[in-house]
Amino acid sequence: MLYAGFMSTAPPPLPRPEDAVGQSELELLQLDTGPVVDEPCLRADAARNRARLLEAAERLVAEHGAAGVTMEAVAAAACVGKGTVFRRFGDRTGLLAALLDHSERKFQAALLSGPPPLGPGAPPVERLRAFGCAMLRRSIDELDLQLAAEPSADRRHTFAPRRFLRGHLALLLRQAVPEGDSELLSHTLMAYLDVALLHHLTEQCGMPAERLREGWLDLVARVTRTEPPAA
Amino acid sequence: MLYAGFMSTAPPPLPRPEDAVGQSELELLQLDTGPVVDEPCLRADAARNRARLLEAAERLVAEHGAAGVTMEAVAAAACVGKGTVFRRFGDRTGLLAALLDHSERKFQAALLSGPPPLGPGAPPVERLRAFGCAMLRRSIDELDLQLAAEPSADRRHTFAPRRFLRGHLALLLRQAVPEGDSELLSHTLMAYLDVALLHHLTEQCGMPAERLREGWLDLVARVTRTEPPAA
DNA sequence: AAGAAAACTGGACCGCGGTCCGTTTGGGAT
DNA sequence: ATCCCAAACGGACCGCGGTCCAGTTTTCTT
Repeated sequence: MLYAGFMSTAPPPLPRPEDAVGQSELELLQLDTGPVVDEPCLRADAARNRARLLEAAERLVAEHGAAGVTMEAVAAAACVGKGTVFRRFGDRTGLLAALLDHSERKFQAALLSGPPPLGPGAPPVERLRAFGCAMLRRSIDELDLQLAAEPSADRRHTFAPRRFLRGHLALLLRQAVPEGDSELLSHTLMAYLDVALLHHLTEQCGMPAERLREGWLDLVARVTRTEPPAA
Repeated sequence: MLYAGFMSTAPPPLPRPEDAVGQSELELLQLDTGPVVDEPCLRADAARNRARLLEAAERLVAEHGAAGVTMEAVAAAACVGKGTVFRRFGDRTGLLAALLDHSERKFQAALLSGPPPLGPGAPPVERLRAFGCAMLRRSIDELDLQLAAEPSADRRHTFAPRRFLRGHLALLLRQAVPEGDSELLSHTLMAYLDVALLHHLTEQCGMPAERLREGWLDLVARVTRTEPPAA
């Protein structure tokens, strides 16, 4: 089984929404190549409708914000039946995730094969620092969409992109903190970068991004028991 | 204004759901006395209905789990109109929170005036350790209810009980880590105790509670830059 | 005791996420 | 060109959370 499914029940004739930004199970090996690559020959009409839907969704986001993206509205705007939207994207968060797919893919690529310190080549602690700063930047950029794309509480942690990022953190932590429980620590670090938390701190508390950045560097220093970089 | 409201719009004649497990704004001063104390004279029929509703909800939880607690079902089981449920509890999470209110209140009392190390009297680092262990125990006990009672992503961090607990952590951290950003660090520590995360780790990953406990002790040690207690 | 204001009630109503299933269509096989 | 069926379609349908408001009940005032 190549994909981790997003849906609770996946009846055979519904092979699974292809575009649910699935990740290969290889993600833990850092060989994840992303979802679309293996999207195996979508039927012509299906591909057409998929494009229509994404375009319509994008327009709706631009016009009414992420909250305005109702499944019905997207379907109507794309001149497509509601069932089609669900068949293609599984559920609302799947659709939103597909909208964020491009950015996600770029980010993953930067981690796996981009220039250091984000990509390989730099010492792990430095990569940890860079990771957080990049995540902060990206999340704050796309706050509303990211927030709306957050899956329900019980699926949040099995959500493929998140699993990938957390796995990456765990990898770096294994190198930087060999004596620690890198699984648990990776969850802790991920939580600092949680979209809902960022939203709360920036929008509701008015906290400046710079403070969040410093907080991250400090947290990494404490967790790895190193000294923070010179300010 | 004594209470932090839970609802987006609170028309004057709807004074606000009293039982939304509201917390006084004094919470940051550690003087929070909880919601029911000041519940100012509920009308006789309203009190009767409130009791009926809570009892019905409790029964439904016992019978069908937290997922079975639909607002309509509770209303029907209590022989009460749907509108009444919403007037009283604001929304679904308000109702669930009311169910957890007793436990919550007990926990807060233990923090404010219970015996050390959970209550005052022990050194801050020890209190931090005890706090996490107690939270872990409680959250794992009531996992399904706590999970269902989790508010939507954009309200999670303004949710009163959580604010109180986080404030408490921040207080301890200010003492234990005077040079750090105790606000941000408190968010980090709270995140480790997040119900959804705990659910994922215990139920979905099968992680034993003991490991979570050790993870907490280790995290506290790193964050406070102290040595973990002897195992 | 009576009347008026305030608080409460309940169920009709709405919108949205998600499912179902009868119908249509694309595209490989013959 | 024809046939065939898996794949895709689409919209009726469902359940639930949440709102609204006309009508009822309680409590306060005099």
